[in-house]
Amino acid sequence: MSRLFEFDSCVSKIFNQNCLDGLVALESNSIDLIITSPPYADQRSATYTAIKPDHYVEWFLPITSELFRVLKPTGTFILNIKEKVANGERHTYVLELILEMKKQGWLWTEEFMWHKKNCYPGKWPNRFRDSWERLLQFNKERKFNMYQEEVMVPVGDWAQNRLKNLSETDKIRDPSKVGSGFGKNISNWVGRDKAYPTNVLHLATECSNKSHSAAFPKSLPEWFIKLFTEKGDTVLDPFLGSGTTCLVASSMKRNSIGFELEEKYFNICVESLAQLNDSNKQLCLF
Amino acid sequence: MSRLFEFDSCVSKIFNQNCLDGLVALESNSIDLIITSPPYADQRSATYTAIKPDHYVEWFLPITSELFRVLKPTGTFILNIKEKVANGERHTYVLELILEMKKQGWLWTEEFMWHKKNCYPGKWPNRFRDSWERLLQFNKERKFNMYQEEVMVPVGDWAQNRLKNLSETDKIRDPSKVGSGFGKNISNWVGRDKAYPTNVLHLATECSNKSHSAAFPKSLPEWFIKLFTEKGDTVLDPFLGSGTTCLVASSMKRNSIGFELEEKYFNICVESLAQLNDSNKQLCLF
DNA sequence: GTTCCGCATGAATCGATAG
DNA sequence: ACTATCGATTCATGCGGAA
Repeated sequence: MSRLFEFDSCVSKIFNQNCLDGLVALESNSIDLIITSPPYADQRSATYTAIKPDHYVEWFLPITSELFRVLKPTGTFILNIKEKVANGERHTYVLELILEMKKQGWLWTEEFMWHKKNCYPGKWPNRFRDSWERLLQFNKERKFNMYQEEVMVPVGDWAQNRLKNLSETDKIRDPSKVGSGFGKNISNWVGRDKAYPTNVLHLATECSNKSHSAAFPKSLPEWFIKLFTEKGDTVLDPFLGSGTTCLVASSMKRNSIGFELEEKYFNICVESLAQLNDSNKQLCLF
Repeated sequence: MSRLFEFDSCVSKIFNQNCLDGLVALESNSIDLIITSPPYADQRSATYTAIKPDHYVEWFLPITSELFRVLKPTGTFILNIKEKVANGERHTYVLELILEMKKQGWLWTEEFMWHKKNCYPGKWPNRFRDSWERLLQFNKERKFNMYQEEVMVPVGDWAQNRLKNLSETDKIRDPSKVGSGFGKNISNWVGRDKAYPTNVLHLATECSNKSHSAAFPKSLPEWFIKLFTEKGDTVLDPFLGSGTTCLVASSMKRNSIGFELEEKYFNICVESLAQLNDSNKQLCLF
């Protein structure tokens, strides 16, 4: 079972299928960006078959191997994941996964941090609420496409506070006293209204009243799609869930491919993409 | 060469010595909190003998072994560390270190994230400014001392509006026993003004004039000393640097022990601790 | 149209109890 | 001893309907 949605200048193909089965049918070196949030170990057992932490790596590696094949040499793979606590400790399957993926040829280029402003509540005697997740960036080659200007942000509190009262030493070049090599000529930033972001994303999870809770908020795939693709490129999400990735990609005129095993979630994807098709003109203003 | 500083109700001992040599002289099970920021691989090569990333783990493991011995069973080890980017990739020595430390008997209890709020908005062709660091928590036993009430934070602004007018359902509602199990009993929140923090620390890096490059801001050891120790406990920093840990510990009436190999930095430690001794009364109001 | 305000929801974890 | 299930605990946000 699969569905094809044609929009003004892009298409979205979604498959109600195990992603491993579906991936083998994809052409090699055809994807510009893979972004996904796979089922975490032992989570979502109500809807998906729970994967035991001790078997997580061996379950996931065949999939990353196929993802490596289908990704373009200039493409990027963003993996949203966080290890669970087991027996009072953080489990090590994510660390092991990174080490094993490197053996497959992946470069572990970067680790972005997603700070979840509205994290899960709760209180325990030995730990606080977990308020961040990893966004691991992998690449096939050292040179990859990255459109940094597309995600510049308004200069925020940092600049406002820092630039308000410039000391005399700030206005002239200040050879870094700590020898970091990062020469800071603060006055260069006066008058600018845009700055490059950092590798920390501050986003809240969306808690809608609908039947499915999205793994990540729309702004998360949106940010990475802006950063790593151009219009007309192709985005892949092997664990589509409620379909956020394909929905956002279509809104941004990127082609997209998605796999979702559970029929219930697949149907939600179909609905939201169909709705986007209807209201194409409005949403493409995105 | 070593120095002993006696304060009103605590002492600080610092040694101008390789920490491995010094640690063997310490008593087993005598330390309540170890907090340190070791020399990063290949970093600070101007000041420390550079440790090559590929040899980082084998260099550090003998030290963590001694740290395991000297830590009390109820104690905690906080390790501030971040992997270096080498050849366009994040190096894996931190991941490997965690796995090897577990073999020594350490429990990897938690990974706090330090978000460095004021890092400069720079960039490289293929990455953004790195604005976070790992704060790895290790323990010897599943039960350890943790004084969570000491680090509570003000409740967010939402509470003022939310709790202003409680509806009847807010007061009466039974915690739901279905689904996630999270019943909300909003009336529990009336009158509360403090909440427990999360595992993300938003701290600015200190722009001090110190000539040492890897010093963390005072608020960082301060937070962990509050969280994991009581007055009269003993804090250890095997890589003292400019001495922040001992300085803060002394201000907070905790005993402290520190090692610093470089004479230049050791002298800075001596100076700042001597100054604290002079101005003891003011600073102990901390 | 906008703003305001009520409300459901969330990739959770621990400890005790039962099988 | 080892595993499975269950109750208790908790905070900040987006959404949607009302004003």
